[in-house]
Amino acid sequence: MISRMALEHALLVALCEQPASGLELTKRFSRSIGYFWSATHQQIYRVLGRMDGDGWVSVSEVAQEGRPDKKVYAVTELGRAALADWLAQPTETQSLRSELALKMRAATWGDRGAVLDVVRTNLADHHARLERYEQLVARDYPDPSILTGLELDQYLVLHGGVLMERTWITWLTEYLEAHA
Amino acid sequence: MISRMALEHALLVALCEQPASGLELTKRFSRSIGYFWSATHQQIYRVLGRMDGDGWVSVSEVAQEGRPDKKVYAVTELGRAALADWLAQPTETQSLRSELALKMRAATWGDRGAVLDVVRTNLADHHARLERYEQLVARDYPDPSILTGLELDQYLVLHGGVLMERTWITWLTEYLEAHA
DNA sequence: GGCGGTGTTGCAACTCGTTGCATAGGTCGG
DNA sequence: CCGACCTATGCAACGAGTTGCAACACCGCC
Repeated sequence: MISRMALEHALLVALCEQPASGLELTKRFSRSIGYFWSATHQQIYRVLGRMDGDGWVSVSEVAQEGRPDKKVYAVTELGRAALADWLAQPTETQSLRSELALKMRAATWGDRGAVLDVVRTNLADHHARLERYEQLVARDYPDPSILTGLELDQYLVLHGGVLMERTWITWLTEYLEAHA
Repeated sequence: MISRMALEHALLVALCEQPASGLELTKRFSRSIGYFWSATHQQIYRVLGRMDGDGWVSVSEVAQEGRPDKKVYAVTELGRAALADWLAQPTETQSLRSELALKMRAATWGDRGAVLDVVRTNLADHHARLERYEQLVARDYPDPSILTGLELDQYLVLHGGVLMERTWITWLTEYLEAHA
């Protein structure tokens, strides 16, 4: 088994960048890190519990004003070692696994107009994402050439998201034009 | 639930194009359809059994020379209806879910050289895939402008794979150059 | 005739992630 | 104070995919 249990590692990365509670992690996963790794709060809570059991993170209860207490998790030395170990292991190149591509290929066997509608909806979605990513780049990384270390990596990954969204837009637009 | 149980539908698509046995489907899924939807033979057999139970496919035992018998599956009218129904339903745009992107972002917390090696390995893999896809395009769809129907869809999806691989190559190359 | 290799099918256990629901503390408006 | 709503955490059941293993048939080789 080369690469399972990746959510653990995604959480380690997030907690290395900034210790947080389960809910804060959930919110962060629906933003920056979530752009290439999503997770629900239930899954996050479960995995945090397991990571605590494994000694990868330490927990501290934090009282808050006007809200319930929260548990803030921080990465331990053991967790950092696990992360470093995982980073050095190979990652298999995964295939696309795209339901939309499947539908595009299958359109002959159903209502093509309906499939085109599905494609249009997805295209609009990718346009929205691209715009969001580009705004983030403009706001947080106005001059990429000066970046180093963590910030550089964050920028490069975000930029990869931009490239991917542009490709989706190109692809889906071609499909729609071919069936116009 | 909008879009689960997609392997059923991937199999329906494959069987619409050509009836086949479990093993033939497995091979096909490691080729053309597998470029954007992968599955192991165990999963395929299990799902075929379920689809048979649901009346989506019919089975016929076929004797072979020099080999064990095989069960050839074909899509029934009920299966075609299920496929058409699924085609018309919306498909959520999924996020990337890329382990490699996670490692690129996390390189600060481990051995950067090791991460760069992982990236290089993946880059070589994407180069190989791109070459394979382009060979397929050149061999099977030398003149895309004349295609229609099923063949056009097949070409467009394969071409999308080409676009995706090129994007990965661009992305990973940028990452490596930024850390050169 | 036994032995290994390949084709073909399949079961069982496990992991991962989602969905639905539950609990408990707190704020705010009527 | 009651109800609606938000924050924060969590359980249980399920769906889906992977991994490991196994059974059986048929081939060719020694």
